[in-house]
Amino acid sequence: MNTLSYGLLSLLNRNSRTGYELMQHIQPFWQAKHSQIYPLLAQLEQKGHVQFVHVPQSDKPDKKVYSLTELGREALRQWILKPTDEPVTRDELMLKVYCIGLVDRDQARKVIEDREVFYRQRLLKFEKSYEQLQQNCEKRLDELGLQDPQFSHYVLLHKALARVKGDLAWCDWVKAKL
Amino acid sequence: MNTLSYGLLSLLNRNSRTGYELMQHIQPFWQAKHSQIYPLLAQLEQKGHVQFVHVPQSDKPDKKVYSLTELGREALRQWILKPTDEPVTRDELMLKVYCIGLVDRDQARKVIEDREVFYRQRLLKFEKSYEQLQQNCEKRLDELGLQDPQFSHYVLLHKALARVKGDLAWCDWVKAKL
DNA sequence: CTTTATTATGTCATTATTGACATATAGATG
DNA sequence: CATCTATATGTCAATAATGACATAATAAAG
Repeated sequence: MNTLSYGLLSLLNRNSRTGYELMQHIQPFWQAKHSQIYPLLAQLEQKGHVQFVHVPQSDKPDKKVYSLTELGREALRQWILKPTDEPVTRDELMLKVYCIGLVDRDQARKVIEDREVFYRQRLLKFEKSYEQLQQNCEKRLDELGLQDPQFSHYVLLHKALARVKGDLAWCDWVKAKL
Repeated sequence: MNTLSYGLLSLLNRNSRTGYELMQHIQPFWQAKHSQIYPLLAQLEQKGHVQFVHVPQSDKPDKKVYSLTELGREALRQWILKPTDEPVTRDELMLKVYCIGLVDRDQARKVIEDREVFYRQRLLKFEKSYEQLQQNCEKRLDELGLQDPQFSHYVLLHKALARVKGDLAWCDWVKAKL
């Protein structure tokens, strides 16, 4: 079973979700299209790691709400203890920087600024969900710790936020040099 | 032509290199195995974007040193001006965090610490090459700017270093909470 | 009134990427 | 003396991931 499949189980450990929701929530740490996720969910269902219930909706298309089974939870426990794969990053912008001297200053600056716009949108999105979460989680940390159902979400958002702030700082720094 | 192919051309714009060297130098921003890079270089050679010369070696296996052609350089100029793909990250550790509550504190801490070891090795590697580069580049920035052959390398290492420092800080922060 | 965006699911051909195999030399470790 | 690591190239089957297509309801924008 591949990493993304475990990732889907991992999200389902916190909440039951639809395939569509899983795709949205896994995004910051593992980008995948729905065309990859739906077949994997079908596989996981066949193996008995997840279950689903049809939820008819009148205003929107019907959905399938998936939840983790005990078998799936046991698979997760074993997965956590296995060695963790190294993180993969693939960033076209960085590859462009290697030859940025081929274009003039204004064009080079625009390449960086376009990415800055992207990072700023991400920052806004993360900041919104982070702030309430932070206050709640820090308060309850002493009592609940790892068992707090929001703890992992808080820890992950912290990472995503720090990452994107660092990326934006780099954009500023390099623009000043161009 | 795919992004990695342009990335290889981009590296070759700075220096002529072997496929093996390209694989090593592109690593921080685009992880790829030699089994992907060698076929792409063969394609690029057929299209006339790169050339190579055989360099016999007695102590090590013979190598092929690739260099960028004028056609390849022109392809790069057009590539830079096209919209840049969003960066892709795939991090198994983050997916594990979603269900870290399934194991006990010590096991959870070990998962983070293993990644910390990996980050620390990266930090050492980047720091070594960065420091001399920084002094040289900052001095020459006023005179040469983008045209400094080491400028892009400096800017990229700055990014890689900042990234890994942030990642290490997160490891510390989250370990204190576990 | 048409187009676009969001929610929601799915399939399938194509492309990208990996892992295993293969070969070869030198130096280090055990 | 055997094994491991690094350098250096290459092929190919298997897997992972994308992009295009398909369907369908609602709401908003032009």
